Amino acid sequence: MPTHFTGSRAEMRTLDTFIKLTRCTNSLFTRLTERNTLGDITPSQFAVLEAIYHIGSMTQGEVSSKVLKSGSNMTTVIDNLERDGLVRRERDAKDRRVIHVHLTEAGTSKLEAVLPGHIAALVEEFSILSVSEMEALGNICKKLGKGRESK
Amino acid sequence: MPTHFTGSRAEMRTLDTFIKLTRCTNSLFTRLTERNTLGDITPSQFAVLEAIYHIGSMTQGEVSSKVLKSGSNMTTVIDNLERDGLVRRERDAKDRRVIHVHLTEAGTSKLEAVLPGHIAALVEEFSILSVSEMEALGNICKKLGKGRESK
DNA sequence: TGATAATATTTCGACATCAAACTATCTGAC
DNA sequence: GTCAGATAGTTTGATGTCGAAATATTATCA
Repeated sequence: MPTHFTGSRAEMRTLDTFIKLTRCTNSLFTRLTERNTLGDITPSQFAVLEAIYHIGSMTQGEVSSKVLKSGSNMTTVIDNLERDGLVRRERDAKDRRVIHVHLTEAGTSKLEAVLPGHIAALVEEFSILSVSEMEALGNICKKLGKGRESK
Repeated sequence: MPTHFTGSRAEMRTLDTFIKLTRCTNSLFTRLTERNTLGDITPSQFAVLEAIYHIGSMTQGEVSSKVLKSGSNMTTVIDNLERDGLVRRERDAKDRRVIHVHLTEAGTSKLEAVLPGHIAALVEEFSILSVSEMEALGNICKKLGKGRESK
């Protein structure tokens, strides 16, 4: 199933693992998308709403780093959310460079309408794994995600 | 580190695992991008070149499904690759709906120039895991990627 | 104070991505 | 043979994504 690459044993092992990891997340996200649990908001929009919902109002820059997206990108995503009335921008009174992003009523209810189904879909997708497999996956991902130099 | 969500134990465990998986692949891909091992081609372009390089000339639709991207997307990616002379389109003589995509000389050398560094970067990133961890990760991902209904 | 550095966001250009509508071509049933 | 439906790609429109350069504002410090 992997590639037709021929290399050292370590290279083969790494490529094989990498491809399985990539395919796994790809098809997992595809299946989640197909379930359409998010309704008419996009995954990015969901991520932003969800972050603000759980953490509270944040600076636009804080939202970017929470959601692991670039700042320039966050501008457009929040533009669209604001256009749809789901969030509200507010200039900081003291430091007028920063913008605070708040959920509106509509944003809160939109998220609350969507969140349970999303979580249920996740639980269902992951139910193919045993508890110990989930723990192992979590631990290995944590290690791999952290990387070498992040001491 | 996960979210502030409060739910059943199964929900918490699932969310925690999901977030670790997502963060892991996110930061892994970010680090790979920062290494800039692909030079001036994009990840999508690399994926297409790599697929054709290893599997051989393919129909545009076959490339789409290999790379797990939509057909409409593949049109533009291959447009850009063709513009840069890395790939060549060729109508099928018998079935004129079909387009075969071939690597050009330039495409082959571009890929061969870039592939070793890419693999080396992968090996380095994954070297933080032990062999048995890589195997466990691969197996769990295979299971999770396959999903419930794909018997 | 006033020049310079730092920070937060926006703008711009290029690419990616998908769904839906469309074109061209082929196949099969009649 | 012809026409309906299937199939391969393309186009279009909306969103997302990044990096680099621009803008606006605030902080620093000589």
